[in-house]
Amino acid sequence: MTGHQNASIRDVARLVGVSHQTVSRVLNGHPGVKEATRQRVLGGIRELDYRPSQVARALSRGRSRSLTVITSDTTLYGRAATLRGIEEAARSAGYSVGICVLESEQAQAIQAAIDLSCDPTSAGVIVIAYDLAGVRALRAIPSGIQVAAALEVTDSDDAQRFSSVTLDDRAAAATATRYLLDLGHRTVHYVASPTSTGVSGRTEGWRSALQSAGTPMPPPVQAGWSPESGYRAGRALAADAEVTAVLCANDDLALGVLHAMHEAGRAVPASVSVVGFDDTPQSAHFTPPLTTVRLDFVGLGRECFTLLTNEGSAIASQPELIVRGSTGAARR
Amino acid sequence: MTGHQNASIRDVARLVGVSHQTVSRVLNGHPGVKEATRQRVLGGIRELDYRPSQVARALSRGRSRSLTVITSDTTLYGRAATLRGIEEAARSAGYSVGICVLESEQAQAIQAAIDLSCDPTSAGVIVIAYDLAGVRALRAIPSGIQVAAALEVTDSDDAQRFSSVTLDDRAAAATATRYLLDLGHRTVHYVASPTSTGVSGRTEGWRSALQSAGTPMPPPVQAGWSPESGYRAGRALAADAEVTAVLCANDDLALGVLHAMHEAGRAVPASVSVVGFDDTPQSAHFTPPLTTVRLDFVGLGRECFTLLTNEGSAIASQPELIVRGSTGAARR
DNA sequence: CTGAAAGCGCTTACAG
DNA sequence: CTGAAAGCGCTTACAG
Repeated sequence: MTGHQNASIRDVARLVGVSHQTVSRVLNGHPGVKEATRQRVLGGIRELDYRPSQVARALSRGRSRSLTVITSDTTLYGRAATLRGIEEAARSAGYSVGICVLESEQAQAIQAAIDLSCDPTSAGVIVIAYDLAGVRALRAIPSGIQVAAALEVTDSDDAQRFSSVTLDDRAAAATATRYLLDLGHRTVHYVASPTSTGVSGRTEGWRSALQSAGTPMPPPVQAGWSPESGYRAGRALAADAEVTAVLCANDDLALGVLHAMHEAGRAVPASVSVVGFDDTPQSAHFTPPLTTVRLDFVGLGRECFTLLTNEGSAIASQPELIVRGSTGAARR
Repeated sequence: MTGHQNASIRDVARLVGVSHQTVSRVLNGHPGVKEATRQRVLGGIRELDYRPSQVARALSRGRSRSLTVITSDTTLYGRAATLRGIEEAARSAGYSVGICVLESEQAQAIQAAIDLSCDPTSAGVIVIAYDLAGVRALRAIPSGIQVAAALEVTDSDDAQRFSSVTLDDRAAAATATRYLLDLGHRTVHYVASPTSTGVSGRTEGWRSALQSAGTPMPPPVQAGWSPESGYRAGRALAADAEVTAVLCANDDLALGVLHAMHEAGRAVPASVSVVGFDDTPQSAHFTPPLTTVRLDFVGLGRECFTLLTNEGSAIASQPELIVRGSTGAARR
């Protein structure tokens, strides 16, 4: 049959000669429907190409199987990978996922995102709060809405107030820093990305490793998220002959630093060692291949879903230092 | 007020002493509500922290302001950027966007995605069909569902059957190829990504430029989408001393090729020239910075939204060759 | 095992 | 300018 409008549950009921609630029952796999009538109903569904209205279902049940994730720029690797984990877990549990991106950290943009995302019948919202915009959105979620968050750092107030997960990158940053120190570098410079709440596990880890090694602590170089911004930071670092080891808050930043070093004639790793964070699919193919910290964003995303819905289960794996060609012994 | 469940339109009506339809009217900005009562209603909404149920609204209107985009792996730049364009356009028009990713190109995965995405009351679906999975999903959309697609190539059957947009990268590939030829290269090798339907604008453009130059046409090297797969292709190419110019179907592939060339001691561009496609934010910071074709995926995404809803307007800008350091004159 | 009733929270004509 | 009625397409008790 073709040419008809969207069929409803009543249409198939009429066609098959049962009541619409019987159709509802077979749709929902309720027990206690005679096999014969079940088959007839299934036939009617197929014949009319019936598809249930999720909207009607959600309204009558009072809760829908759909959630929305609030995040900024999904073009950045960490967010994209987290989103991917959420989506995978959601899809396999039969949830649909909405996405709403935060264009800026201004109150107005935050509010607009909230209004678009926080439907009272939604299964909830997951906010990826790796940056200030995300944290502000998280704090602005109206009460009564289920919420789970992926946070940058584990010991913030937000971690107390909301159900949340975080990648423990503090230890990983400390490990990476110590690794560099053990290679004979006098100290390690740090290129930081913007922080969500003033504290960052990566920065803390770097700082504490330096501290416990009794090593001079250079001021972190504040950067953004992009290769471009890493490049700018890298130019400053390249000009300083004292700099022999650089830890970067993500691989994109590291790429920019690599570029700047190369341009300035500072060989990597012969003259400077560079370490990143994330282990993007690209990083193994940088020149030279990047030593970096692998972060399980996909696992983290899955965890978020579990946290929100209590369905499925997942634990993100621990951060891990991946040693490649961009790090080496300090020159004598 | 706090502690209450989600307030409904009737709750605020009761509180303010009007009928629920009056509340509905102010919610929807209908004219013909006395300013005084409008203010009272607004007050009630604020007091109860009322948020409208989109689900109820969609059910009664018969159509919701939400669409879903079907795509594979959003971790790849082209898809992520297209999604971003769609989301931006949608958000500013007050639509919410769902996302459903295609895990594989098998019928079962396609069907699952369709079932999750094609709600009869949805505003429609946008499918990003740059690959086979996408094209199959597009073709499987049930009739009666509004659909728009981002396609790989403009002259396919799908382009006839569905409202769709495409980036005209054929001309750009031809331009890039000619550019390389003009630099004195005897021919240009091509590293291809998987094609959605057997034809690809990029491949065609490359081929036609070679043809009209009367130049020998090497077989394209079939690769995937990832840097890793570009690296494998690059190793083969690097081993062939005849190869002096390589065009790659995307920047990730080009990164892998750069890596392989570097490893094999083939200097870029002194010994081989390499060109990519996409102009990702990373490509300007490769070693050397990559000559590539800039593709306006974000604009394309916006166009998709316009096509689907007839709201907003957008035209993607033309592909453009961006010349950077990875290309140079052929050796003599 | 199956049907008649009521309701989910809105919107859309229709009256007044 | 505002209210009473009906309906969107489902599900959830409640009868039988």
